[in-house]
Amino acid sequence: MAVTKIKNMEEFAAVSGLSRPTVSKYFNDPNSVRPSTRARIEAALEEHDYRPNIYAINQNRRLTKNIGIVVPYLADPFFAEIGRNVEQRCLDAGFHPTVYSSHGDPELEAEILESLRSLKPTGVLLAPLGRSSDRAAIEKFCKDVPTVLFDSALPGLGLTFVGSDNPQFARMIVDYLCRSGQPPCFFEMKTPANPNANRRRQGYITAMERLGHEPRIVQAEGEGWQFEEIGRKEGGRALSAGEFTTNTVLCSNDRLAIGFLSACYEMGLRVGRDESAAIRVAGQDDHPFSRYTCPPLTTLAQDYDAISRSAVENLLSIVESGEKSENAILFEGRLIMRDSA
Amino acid sequence: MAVTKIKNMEEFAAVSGLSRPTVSKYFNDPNSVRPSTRARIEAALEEHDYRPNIYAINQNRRLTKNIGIVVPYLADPFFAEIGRNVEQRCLDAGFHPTVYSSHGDPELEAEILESLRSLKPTGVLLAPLGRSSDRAAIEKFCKDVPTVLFDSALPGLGLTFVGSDNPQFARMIVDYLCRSGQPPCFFEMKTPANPNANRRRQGYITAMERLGHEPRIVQAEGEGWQFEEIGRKEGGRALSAGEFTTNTVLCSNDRLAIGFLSACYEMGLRVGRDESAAIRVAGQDDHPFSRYTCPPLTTLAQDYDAISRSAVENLLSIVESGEKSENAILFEGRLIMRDSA
DNA sequence: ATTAAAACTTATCGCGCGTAAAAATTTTGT
DNA sequence: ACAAAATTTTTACGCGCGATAAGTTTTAAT
Repeated sequence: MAVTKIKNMEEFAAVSGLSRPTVSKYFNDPNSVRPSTRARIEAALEEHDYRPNIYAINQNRRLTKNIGIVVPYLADPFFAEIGRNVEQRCLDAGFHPTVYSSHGDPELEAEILESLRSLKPTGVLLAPLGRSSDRAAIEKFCKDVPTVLFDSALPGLGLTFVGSDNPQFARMIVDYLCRSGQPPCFFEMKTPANPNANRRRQGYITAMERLGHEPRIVQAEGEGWQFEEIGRKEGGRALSAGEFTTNTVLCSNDRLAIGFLSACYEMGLRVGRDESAAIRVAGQDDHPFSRYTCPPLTTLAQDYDAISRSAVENLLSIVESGEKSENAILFEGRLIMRDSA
Repeated sequence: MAVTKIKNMEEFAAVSGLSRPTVSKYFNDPNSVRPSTRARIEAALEEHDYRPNIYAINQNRRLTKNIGIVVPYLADPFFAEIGRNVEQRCLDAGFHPTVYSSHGDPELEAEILESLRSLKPTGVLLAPLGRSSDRAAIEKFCKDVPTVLFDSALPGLGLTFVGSDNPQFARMIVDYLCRSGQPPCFFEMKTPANPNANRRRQGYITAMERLGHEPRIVQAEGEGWQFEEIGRKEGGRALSAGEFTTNTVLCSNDRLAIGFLSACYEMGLRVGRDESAAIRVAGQDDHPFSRYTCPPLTTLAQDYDAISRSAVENLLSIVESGEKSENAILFEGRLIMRDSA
């Protein structure tokens, strides 16, 4: 700790016995200066805890080191987790990530992009709301700022997308369910929040037909991101109405499944894969809480790690090369067998 | 949309037929200019979508309009929810909030505060990690930046704290559990992540003694923020070892309870408050997922809304007046009766 | 030791805006 | 209509740092 407070880079350069441009170079890239001077700066840094003013920095740099990360709903542990993962990778790559949540609101999503613009980010990792997104606003933004989409694709905007191979998800878990018991009915939202749901439904239908079974789809009314509540309410209704024609239910995602399990409990239906159980329930995503449902949820795990790694790598590559193109990078899911199915 | 792109405030002032300082005044406070000129500016704003450069603004302003919000663990829906709530209130008050997560890591918490310093925030709302927090780092930061603590207190730093009246929580739910069945055992972590746990334990003991019951505390080994896993693993161990002396378990928080419910399920124990159930389980917090456990979790709800409102109000008041003092503002909990107890 | 390359210094400009003081203009009250 | 008050314009400076160019020193290579 120094007695004199360092106000700016000029003063800091003075106490470290160097010129300001050299110190400036160091902060932009520590390896761009001679090792001996780097050591001198870092020694001075220990003594005087100085940090360049981030506003002054970003005002002048052609390219900031900022990266914006936008997810549709941070209160969902799935997005909290993947957001954290992506954030960490950006930090490791020497960037300054900031995480934003659209809170399920298309207007807020557009507003975040607008205010992101003034941050002059090097790049943006965007998990769009999906169906309800303001495509025009997103398109306009992406023309100016290198952007990689993840989790949910927006075809036709010429953007790189990184996510899960949803049809493969459905194939895999339908195969498993048919192999181990009755073929599954599919439980989903009537107006799903994002397009992945459509691919999962289609994957389910294809997989069922390939195995010679009649697809059976049950749809839940309801809008928004309160998936558990929708799953509980509509699941209960569909159960009462006898809409499920087999004893096995594949939910479009884990949060819906969690709500559906709640509905089963309320109706006194024992869930599981053993003889005494009345119904089998499976989900998709491997939500952080799926391990702790009663019974623990059988599901198809998204490859969080691969998706976040690939999303960041692709963004940095686009930033460096300046070449963007519409291509989708998809990762397979992994079957997590627990007790619910 | 204009044909000419506005680059800076100078140009924008030109197209709106005003001088730059007047426009500058407008952006600092739209009411500081005459209504007629305000209208002119806002008309021009419609045409030319210009935004002041955020870096240039903050470089010169004595006080930014930034507010930092730091929570210990954003992947926990509880903190995601309260973070969102606080964020919205700051926005409504005309500030620019940014949410950060310490990810359960004291070093990261200190690092966030350090980097927050360079954002020159008007104020900071901090939910500290608690026990493991680097008190020295926090104290140093709070001397320079107006800060209000929430969720978890750090006594002795002269800061305003807004949170729950934890002893009251325990009293209330112990009363209910004793009234409706056997007195509860208390299940908690041996080395809890934050000091609220200690107050809840103490509240439990006091409440039990007041009713003439022998307190019974069962502690779970384990560190970190994987509460569900700790609750499941250690809960199962304690159940097997017969450490619970009554048929009722009050968990220190809902996440622990969710894990404990999972342990009960694994052991084939039916949880609930009716005759056929083997055990009753209750939590504290009213975690967003507690509604959807099987059975739904009886718990004591934190007053999210009151806490976040009060936290923001107090911060803004401190910012304006410049007077800070060590005082605690506590809110009572509300009993949420569901089926688990 | 000689020389070229690499690293550093000095000097200067500009980024976009806040801020302040003085002068010019408009609005308000009577 | 006229003075006082409120607002706006003009002018000017500074914030902290990036960027660049020209000159000087250090390092590495032959």
